[in-house]
Amino acid sequence: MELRHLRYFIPVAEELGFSRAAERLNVSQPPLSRQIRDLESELNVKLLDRNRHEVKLTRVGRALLVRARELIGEAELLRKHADDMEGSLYEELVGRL
Amino acid sequence: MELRHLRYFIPVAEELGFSRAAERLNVSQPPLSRQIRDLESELNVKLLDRNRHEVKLTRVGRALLVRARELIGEAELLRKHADDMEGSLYEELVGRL
DNA sequence: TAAAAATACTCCATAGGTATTTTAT
DNA sequence: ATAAAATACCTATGGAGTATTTTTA
Repeated sequence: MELRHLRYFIPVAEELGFSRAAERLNVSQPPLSRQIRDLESELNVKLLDRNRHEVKLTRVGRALLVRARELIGEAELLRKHADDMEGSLYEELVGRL
Repeated sequence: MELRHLRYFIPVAEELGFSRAAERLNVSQPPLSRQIRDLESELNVKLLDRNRHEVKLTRVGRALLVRARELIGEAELLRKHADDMEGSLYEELVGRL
């Protein structure tokens, strides 16, 4: 599992549709579908119900959506944290580690 | 940034060495070095001091190590959560979403 | 020197694209 | 008939390996 899988899953879960989500993500629909399948098969759960022409979240899918958002949020915080420290970086140059 | 970058960074930060970390990760040293470089350049921070033949964590590196561990821990929890729900999955089959 | 990291390639797995088919309304 | 997902196939980016060089105690 990589962050990409979660970044892809979130729009699909929100739009309840691969085509709309693919548009939002600026990727094409087939690779997106595959990434979601890969995620499902790696976690060994069904995240989406593709049965009756509309896409629905399964119970597991709903639960994992929450977790996925948290994780992606944490990842963004990590990035931001790195940026913040970059500002006060002169100590590094002075050797004050 | 992908989880792989963090999974790779953690052993490097713990072992304070690319070769030892590569061994632990069962990858070879050059690709590992490259992934860490990629992470540094994407976050635009220096995580490691490779100056005097030993590898040292920078201040930013130490801070991000904590965050990286948290994130990887969260990712593992997400997996575990998926597994747990898989156990009580019969509701899905019954259609009780 | 002897160790570990960096460089320089090579290779290949897979992320991503295009075209088409299937499915369900 | 149409709209969206699945399937099939192709391409190409970049992850990973091997060999070698550089660096610095």
